[in-house]
Amino acid sequence: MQPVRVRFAPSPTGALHIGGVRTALYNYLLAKKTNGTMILRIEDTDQTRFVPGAEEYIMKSLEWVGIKIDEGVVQGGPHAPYRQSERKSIYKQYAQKLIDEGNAYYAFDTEEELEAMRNRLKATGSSNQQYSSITRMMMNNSLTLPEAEVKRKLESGDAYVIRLKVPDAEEIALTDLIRGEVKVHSEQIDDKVLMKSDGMPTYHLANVVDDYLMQITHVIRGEEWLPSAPLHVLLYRFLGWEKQMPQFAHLPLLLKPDGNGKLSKRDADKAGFPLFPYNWVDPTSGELSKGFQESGYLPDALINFLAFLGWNPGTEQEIFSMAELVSAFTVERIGKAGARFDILKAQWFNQQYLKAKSNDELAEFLLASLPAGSCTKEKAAKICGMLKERVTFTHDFATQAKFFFEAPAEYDQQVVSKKWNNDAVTVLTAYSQALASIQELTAEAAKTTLENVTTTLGIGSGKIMQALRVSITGAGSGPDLMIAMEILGSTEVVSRINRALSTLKKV
RNA sequence: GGUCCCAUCGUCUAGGGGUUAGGACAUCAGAUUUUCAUUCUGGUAACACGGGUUCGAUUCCCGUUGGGACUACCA
Repeated sequence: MQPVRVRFAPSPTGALHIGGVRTALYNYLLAKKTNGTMILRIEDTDQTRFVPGAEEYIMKSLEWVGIKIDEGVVQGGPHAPYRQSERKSIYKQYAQKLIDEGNAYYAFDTEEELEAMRNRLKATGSSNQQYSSITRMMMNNSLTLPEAEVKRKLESGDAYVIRLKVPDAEEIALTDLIRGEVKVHSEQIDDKVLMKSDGMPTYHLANVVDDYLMQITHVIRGEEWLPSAPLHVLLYRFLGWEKQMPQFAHLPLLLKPDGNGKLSKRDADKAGFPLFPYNWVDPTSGELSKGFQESGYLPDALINFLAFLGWNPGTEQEIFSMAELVSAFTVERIGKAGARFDILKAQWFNQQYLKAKSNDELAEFLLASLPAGSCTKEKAAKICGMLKERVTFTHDFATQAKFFFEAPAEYDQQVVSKKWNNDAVTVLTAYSQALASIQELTAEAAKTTLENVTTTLGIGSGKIMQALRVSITGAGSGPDLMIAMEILGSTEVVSRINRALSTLKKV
């Protein structure tokens, strides 16, 4: 396949939604697969929705998940600038060309007039309340107003927009790589605003112009754009760029985990899972959106999970590195139906990726949660090695390793009431004495010593294991106790057992 | 309401005119284990419905139903 030029074109209006990450991922995979170019274009033509920090957030997020940008705001490139607000002057000439050739017109209608028009149509029971080939002749625009009047308005600085003059009876067809041929009658397309009254283009004009100028070969975007794709085709045609028109691929949507509808932050909050790469605090509302990073997810696991939401390799392989995804990816294998977002599956991937990491890598997660210098890297690696089979999130190391760094402040009452009995006290008393004489406690020594004690006393070791565990860790469950004791060392183990014996004796 | 898109286990999906409809997550049971977890083994579980086409449809076509997206001077 020829090298493609694809773009991810987010709007900096807030945190980057996970669906956006998947869109970026599919673009990226196709780019890498074909040795092509991945472009990041910031679509900030709506100045009223600009949110400070959003653009940086988007770039940081893409970087975290491993999506590298070839051309963009910070990387630069042959088609700079890559921020649409900085390309403002470019769009005007194309709008002008459309006007000159009779494919667009000036419209002076106020918001109230537009509202009144819609209400009027609604009242008559019209199924279509759009600014269209029928309604445009009843409005204030350069099609209905005398030429002199239009000229006067333009010169006196009256507010105006430029609208596309959609042909009135024509079938517009486009080929979507995922859905095949899609046809829409031009009657259904309204006379979309191309240039807003503030002089900025709308998405429709800007994206077509930029995709053409930036020589984009494939437009891979969410399905929510499918209804306006015919409009874009029209624009390519009127601008004389039909031959250079990119190929379209409209991705299936990410759906709520239960019920129906597009996945939203509300659903994620309700179900208690993140929906954004990093935590994001909305600068105006102060509202927090939880991030995958802070929630303990690994970027590779997230990517693997996301890749499989709407795409599959057709084999039974489940675990894919980014490089493997690149070589396995094809647009043909993208599905058509929306995919429910199942966080449990994401957790499973995370667990798989965590387990596959080396103890040294894992140690970093534990060390990060500890005061500097409180634990050696070797010790942390050893602890993580023991813990890695029982961990789902990166922060699980810290919580599960807690007892290594602090003696239990309290004991699990359930375990105590069930397992703390005379046998346990007898064995633990003898065991602690036996351990006290051991200098270098190994897991092996801890085990044989315990066996010696229990056989001598004639008490099954199984009966007191829980009591031993609770005395050392405070909890009824956890990792291999003998190895844990080795890491803790005999002095600490003995002191913990003795402490438990003195505080729990009465129970 | 209108337009467009979509439809295989609870979820993500493979498959495709004749299959015991496959895998993964989740779930259930058993085994292993010093507990919990891991791991292993096994089980439950799906072609939305109705018409065609055909010797034969889950697969192809049409319709119904259901769901979704869009319907702004937002992207």
